[in-house]
Amino acid sequence: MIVQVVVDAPLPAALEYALPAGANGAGLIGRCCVVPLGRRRVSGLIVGTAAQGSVNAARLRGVERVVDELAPLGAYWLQLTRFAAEYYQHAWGEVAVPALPPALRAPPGPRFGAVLQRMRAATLTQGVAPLPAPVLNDEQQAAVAAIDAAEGFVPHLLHGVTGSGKTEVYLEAAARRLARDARAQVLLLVPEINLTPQLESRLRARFPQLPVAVLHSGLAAGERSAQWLAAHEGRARLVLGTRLAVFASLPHLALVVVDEEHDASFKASDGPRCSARDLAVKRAQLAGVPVVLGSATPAIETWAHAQRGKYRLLTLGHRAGGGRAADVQVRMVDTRSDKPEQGLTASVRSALVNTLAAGGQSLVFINRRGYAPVLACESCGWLSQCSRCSTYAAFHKGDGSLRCHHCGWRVRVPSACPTCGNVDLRAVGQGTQRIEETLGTLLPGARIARLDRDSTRRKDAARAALEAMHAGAVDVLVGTQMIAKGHDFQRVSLVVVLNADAQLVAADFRAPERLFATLLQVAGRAGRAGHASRVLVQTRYPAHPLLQALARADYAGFARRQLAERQAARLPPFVHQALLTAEARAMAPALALLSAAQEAGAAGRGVRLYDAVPMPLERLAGLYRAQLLVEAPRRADLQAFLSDWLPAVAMLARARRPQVRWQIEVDPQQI
DNA sequence: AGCACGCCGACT
DNA sequence: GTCGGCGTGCTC
Repeated sequence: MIVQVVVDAPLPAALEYALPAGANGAGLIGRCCVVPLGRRRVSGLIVGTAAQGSVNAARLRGVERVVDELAPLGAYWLQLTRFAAEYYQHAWGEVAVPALPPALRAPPGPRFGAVLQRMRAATLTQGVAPLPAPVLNDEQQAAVAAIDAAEGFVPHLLHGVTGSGKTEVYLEAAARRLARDARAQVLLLVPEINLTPQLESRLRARFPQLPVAVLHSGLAAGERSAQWLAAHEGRARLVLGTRLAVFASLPHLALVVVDEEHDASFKASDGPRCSARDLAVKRAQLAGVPVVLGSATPAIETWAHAQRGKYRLLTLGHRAGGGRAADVQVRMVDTRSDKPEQGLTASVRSALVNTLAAGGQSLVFINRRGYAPVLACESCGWLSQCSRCSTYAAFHKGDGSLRCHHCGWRVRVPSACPTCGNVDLRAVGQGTQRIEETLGTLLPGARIARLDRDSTRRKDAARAALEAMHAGAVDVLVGTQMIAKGHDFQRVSLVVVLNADAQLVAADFRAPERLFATLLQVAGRAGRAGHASRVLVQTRYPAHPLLQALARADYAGFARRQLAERQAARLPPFVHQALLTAEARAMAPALALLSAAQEAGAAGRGVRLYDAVPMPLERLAGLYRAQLLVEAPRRADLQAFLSDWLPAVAMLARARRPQVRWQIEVDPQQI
């Protein structure tokens, strides 16, 4: 008896091992096992069995242990990991084994059965008072009814404006699925850990009796394994997690939900570059269950699917519970005529002063932390370049440091120019710290708080700042994206956006949709409690179509325009892309590898290979980076090409001196 | 990916 | 004469 086993290594196929004589061959597929691999012992997953092996019997080694304390992974789970591996151009085992919980990724020891018992004893439910179920408005009810009526695999896009109550729709749709079948499980994916506790407590309050498992990278190994096990064994009825949870084992999956589906954090940035959102849809398809992608600003690709009828569009156009979007007035402040001083225009200054005088709260959004993005010597032109990256180190006034936000490099700010000795160094541009300082002068007596990655390094600092804001103990909150996500401030009557222009003119074709999503989210912080409020956007381009669409809160119009532009320029979703990247100690070898790869792939059918170029951030943490874009009008052509081409690229890279590391990214999000 | 083997330079 | 550099190749 032979078993086919995948392991976490870049091998082209499963390996074959012998089962001990007399071992039961039934029910082996999907079981975890421990196998010898070279000089190592590793965790593996049995993906097939055969009476006869295909390798030389002399080379065949035996399975050391079949982990029969644990039920096998299901057929859909195996199909999902196999699909992901093929799609993202990795070995099956490289996706499947790391998708297992920590307790299974390393070979389980002889006492594994006892370990599992301890995990099973961990309780999932918590005693929480149940919520009065919320009353849904007509749109919410229609959305729930549509999801509830779906038979088999039906993908939905739930397009809901900020505050329209998408979460209530998810929860009600989940409740209906769970009520139908006592074993049914629901998978709910969210972008980031920060959002999990909020949603988790809402969930537990809504369904106090429901066993909920939570999966994210912030959990300790033992806890994560226990949560995974509860899902695998069907004890957890609802699994709430970040992108890694898309690979949770869910034997009775009945519904998949992806909240904030446009969010970039669903795309893995290390290992196989999988999109958890796309895999969630695939997963629903394999399991034959409905899937709901929810967002106020869907990814353009998702919107295109909905427009073509591939996804069923459900719309929530009204704010649930009172606050009316019409009360929010969005206005552009033209920085060509109203010149900013210390980053703030006269219009913005007076709006802040007036809001404070009227007892309202203000939010000031600037997408740059630190005091200033760069420090400059005015006498010789020296700039605070990062020593390891092709970028500037930002000036942080608090601890007097220069810090690179890309690689973490950090030095004490020099007391004089390192080149010419001039002691008069100038902070150029605005960051959150500097805006905070300026506001302190502009609004004496105002209670000003700052929320960014620096101010929240201390544990719970973010929560404290947010609570202070909610309690009305803060008049002005300055911050980065962090202030935009998932917080309902009731008393905010002014939102100021300071530096949107940088992204407005960015080269990346996806920059507009990211900017639109961020700005709409930031703008949505205003006017929640129903009183009139304003959003002011400082810009040199007040007539820009993106900003005009923002002012009308017109996502559909924005998306229509984006799709037209992408069609004209032959960009996704009208073409499919993969990005080959290379990094080395110098730029030349990285470019040379990619040029050789380009030559090797020149005969590819149905694909187009662009020239190798340095990446937008061409040097990062001391390594030079280059990229080569591959495009194909048809997805199948791209897939076929990549599977032929990448082994050749691997050969080229191995022979290359000096060393060049390379990676492939299918459906790259940043080019 | 690991982890060996293997073949060339500076050391007890 | 060995220790160790990393180039090359394999893992059922």
